[in-house]
Amino acid sequence: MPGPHPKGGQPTLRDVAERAGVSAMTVSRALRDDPQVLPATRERVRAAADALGYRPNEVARSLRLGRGTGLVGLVVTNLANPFYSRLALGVDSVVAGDGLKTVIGNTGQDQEAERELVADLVARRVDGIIAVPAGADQRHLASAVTDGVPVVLASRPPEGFAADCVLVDDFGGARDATARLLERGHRRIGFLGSPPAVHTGTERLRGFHAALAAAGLAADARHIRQGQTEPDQATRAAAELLALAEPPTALFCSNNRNTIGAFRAIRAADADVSLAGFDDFELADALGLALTLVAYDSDELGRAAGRLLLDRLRDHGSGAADERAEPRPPRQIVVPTSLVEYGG
Amino acid sequence: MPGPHPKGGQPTLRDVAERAGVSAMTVSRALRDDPQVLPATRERVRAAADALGYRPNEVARSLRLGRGTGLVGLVVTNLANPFYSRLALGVDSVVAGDGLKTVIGNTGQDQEAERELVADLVARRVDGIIAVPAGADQRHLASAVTDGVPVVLASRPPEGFAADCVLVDDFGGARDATARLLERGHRRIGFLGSPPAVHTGTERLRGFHAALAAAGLAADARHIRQGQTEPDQATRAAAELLALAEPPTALFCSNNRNTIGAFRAIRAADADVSLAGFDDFELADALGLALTLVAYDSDELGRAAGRLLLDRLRDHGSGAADERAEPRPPRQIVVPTSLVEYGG
DNA sequence: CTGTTAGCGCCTTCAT
DNA sequence: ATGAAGGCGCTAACAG
Repeated sequence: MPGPHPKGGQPTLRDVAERAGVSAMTVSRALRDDPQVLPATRERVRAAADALGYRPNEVARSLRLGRGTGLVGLVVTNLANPFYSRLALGVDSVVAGDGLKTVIGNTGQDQEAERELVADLVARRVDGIIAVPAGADQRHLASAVTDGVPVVLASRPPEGFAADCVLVDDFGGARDATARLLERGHRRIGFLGSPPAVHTGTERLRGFHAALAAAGLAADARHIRQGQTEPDQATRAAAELLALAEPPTALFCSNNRNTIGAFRAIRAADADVSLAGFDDFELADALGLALTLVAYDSDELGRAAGRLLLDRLRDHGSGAADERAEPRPPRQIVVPTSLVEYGG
Repeated sequence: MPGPHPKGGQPTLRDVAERAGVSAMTVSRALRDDPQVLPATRERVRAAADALGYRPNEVARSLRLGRGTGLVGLVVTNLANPFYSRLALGVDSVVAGDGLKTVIGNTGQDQEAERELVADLVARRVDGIIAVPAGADQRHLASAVTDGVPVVLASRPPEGFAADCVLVDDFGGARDATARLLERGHRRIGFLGSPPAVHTGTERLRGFHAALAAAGLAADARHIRQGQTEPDQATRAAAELLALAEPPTALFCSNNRNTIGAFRAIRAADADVSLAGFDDFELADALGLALTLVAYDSDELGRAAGRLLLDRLRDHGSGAADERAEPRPPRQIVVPTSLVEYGG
């Protein structure tokens, strides 16, 4: 048990130095295994540090070294959504390998909150930011880049500035799932999706349309409902579609929230309607309903984003701070999707 | 668009001061709305700061002020578990109100990783730590407290040191759910739970035993399986119980991972076995199986933990750093549970 | 009202 | 192999 320290705070380099009978500098060197320190001295210093329970103050370290805090900012809209918590886990698992910690900021879809959050992360000197921006306006992210903080986007491409990003094959996945419904003979297919402002939502809608077009069909505008972000909204929207005079015989949902909502509507109406959706989710196999889902590795999305960021950070570190080396061009990684069939 | 800054880094107080034709001190004051600054000066400073895109360096600020970084460390074992992501959200929603950010550390059940993480958070001078420790050894948390970093435990009580904590009524919830099964006439009830080292697991097992004892029954040791942390492990364990010569007619599971695993086993065996479990979860109502769940507000768990921490931080702030005021005694909050029945 | 001095804890540079 | 000086960016405390 380390004894109490002078001022009630944590012990500093100087406290250790005093106890070991050396200068602060020697302690600093010894603790970082500087080979120039005499082994005997190093041991004495180590002993003193242990006795005091000394840990270098990372805040002071960051300030002195001038190179960030070893923190990665992660900006998401809703951590309660498994998609985002998976993403967070993926990011953390990769960056932790380089001794970085993840600071999670939850914005709750609020644009202004997101702006504030990003500014704050920059002010806190995070080493980099991984973001899933809520809206179309990404100027706050652009200015983070200008300020020298690398940004990686996940699941949405950068708008109006250059940045690495990791995307899901939204278009292809939606197209394939829709095509699967068409193969089964469906001709009136409804669409339930997130608000049009969300990139993934519009891409998935495009994929939906593309599949119909490829089959020589056009979507019926009355069968398209966008704007649902929570299952109960989706349930209502789906119920409305099912109540139409000519209801769709199948539904495609652009994310797990909508799929779950639609499932409940179908179950409640006891309707004979096929269901497909983007995003796999736990217990999808146990619903007693045939279900076609677009699956992808959401951990991998986070891991890939983490790797892109780490690469950028390495560039930052090695290359001179000046404009000596060309910045490497932005990279874009697309995570593939696959169709999964769950039995009914 | 802010112009580029002298050294390629972000602009500092001095850059702003130069541009505004005042001293660094005046900038510092003006930007913090110190009333002593002449309005005209303040405006000039603000304009200069805006032009440069200046943001105070929070790292330097923290070092100078000596009072933490405005970060709260959150230590959990598995963010992918909805329970923990909810908790995280609850914590964040509360501490964000005080301008604090949440740093999430995921330990993946690894004790050593947890030790390292906590030490690192302390070294980073987080203002406080909220933890769901993985194991029984909590000395690393105790020493964080010794180092002056308040710790709040969530879902497990402190062992061997004093700290605030928020608990779920593990004992009562498990007892009530088990009692419900007994009311329905079950006499051979199996138990599936997490490893015995986990506090919640043992408390819930105690509740299970208590309900049996209250009915004048004793548990059959062969019907108790602890150690499953993931659904597929639980599925295997449940399948083994169902295959016994005298299988249980009902199962009680100590968390959502085990409940989901048991559900699959029951479904696969098409067995006539009643199921109850701790933790509510999405789609529990859609499984086509009667299900009794112990529900509680996991967001609230996080919010309560956040509030306890904020209270401590306020004490820290107001009270002198010395031993002038008695530290307030540790508080313990118990979040109530309720039984939810899902239809079959 | 504004400026100067000093130092938070650490590490780079230059002595010794 | 070790120590002394200086400063990262900011702000309390004390001038003026």
